[in-house]
Amino acid sequence: MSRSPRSAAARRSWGEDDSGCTVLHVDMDAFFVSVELLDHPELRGRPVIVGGQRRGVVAAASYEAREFGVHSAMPATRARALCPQAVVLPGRHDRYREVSREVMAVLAEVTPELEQVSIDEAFLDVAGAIRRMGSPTAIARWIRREVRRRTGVPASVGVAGSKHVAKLASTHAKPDGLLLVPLEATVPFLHALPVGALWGVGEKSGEILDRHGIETVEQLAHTPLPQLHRILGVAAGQRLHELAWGHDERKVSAAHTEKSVGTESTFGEDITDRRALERVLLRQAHECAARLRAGRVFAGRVAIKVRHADFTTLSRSHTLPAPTDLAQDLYAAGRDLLAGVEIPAAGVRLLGLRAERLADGGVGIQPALDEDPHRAQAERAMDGVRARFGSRGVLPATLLPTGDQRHRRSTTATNRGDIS
DNA sequence: TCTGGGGTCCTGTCTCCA
DNA sequence: TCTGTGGAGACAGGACCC
Repeated sequence: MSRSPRSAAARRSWGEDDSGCTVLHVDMDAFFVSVELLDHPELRGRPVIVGGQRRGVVAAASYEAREFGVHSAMPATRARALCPQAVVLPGRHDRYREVSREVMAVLAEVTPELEQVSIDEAFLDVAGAIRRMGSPTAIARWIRREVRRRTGVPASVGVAGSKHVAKLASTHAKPDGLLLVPLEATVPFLHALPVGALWGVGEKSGEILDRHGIETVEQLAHTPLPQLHRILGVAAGQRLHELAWGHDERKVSAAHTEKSVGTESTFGEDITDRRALERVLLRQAHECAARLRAGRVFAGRVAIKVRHADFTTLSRSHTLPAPTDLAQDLYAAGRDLLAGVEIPAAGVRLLGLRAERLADGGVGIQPALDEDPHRAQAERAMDGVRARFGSRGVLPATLLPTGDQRHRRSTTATNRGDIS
């Protein structure tokens, strides 16, 4: 679901020589919408938007909806104003994950050198598969055919000599296409793009570069490095300059270690009651702790994020005296951090909790001296109950809904199934 | 227009300590 | 004992990605 700007000039054949182009980037087209169309074929040809409930933003838009100017990350109200006739679906992430697993299973048949980047995209290094399956372009065609045949969703593939260029190639292959960027075409291809296409140039850096008259990758490539350092900082300036000349040494890596886990909630209405915020933190602490234990890792730091009604966002973090995978520890640290934050009269619209500095549970982890073994046992027992009965199978007493909340939740759940 | 959720990385500032 | 300095680590915030 790339949001990078595209260039019409880059959507052309750049040559047929795929020797040395062993990096493939597979990107599913409007993935959430494609999955919804599998289950709701009657919606084909109509503008469809996934996500964008109440305060939300658009998670995916069909190409018919995009013709009205709707795109992902757009506020829901804006999307509905642009395309009032669109079918808006709430999003079913379990279903998307299921189709994603099927797609990744197809890719895994090509090579174990497979790096899943997100739910709908992955890099492959096919150097080891060429003798068995043919040239990189032939492998890309096989992937597109097999993904479509076995899952029913379309995939675009970029073929290049590096991850960065392969990613840009798949973006320009959409929808439902394949684009090869031969090694000798790498620099001309990159230099045909707007600077915003580069990985790492978003809204802010795009504005800064624009103010300095740098609008294209080619202009950035010819900007003296010391000037880029001044404009963007040393690290970003260096990285973008290298990418602009096609230098990207990152390898496709199947191994991935998480550095943090967290969760955040935007409320339907802004909250002014500190006790209510603490209850949210407690639920989030249990969610994070369960994920830590599932991944067999311990957190060394806890951070909270508070967004005010006026969108002012602040964060607070605290290094724990000892690493933990227990909700009570995460909650205690989060609650202390929240205690140091003033709750504005207009209220808080978002609260988040994140467990950071994750370390392997096997080595060097000392339980806190005051750790209560019964507490740890109780939380691990909760994991077992959740595994059998779902995430709401067991909750701390303070999180049990009142009669009124139970009613509201069931009402919301019913509405969630509607198609508006 | 009015802005989700999960995550990573970088930078600037402050404090502590040698 | 006081002062200056530089490195390391903690923390806060921002930008970016999908």
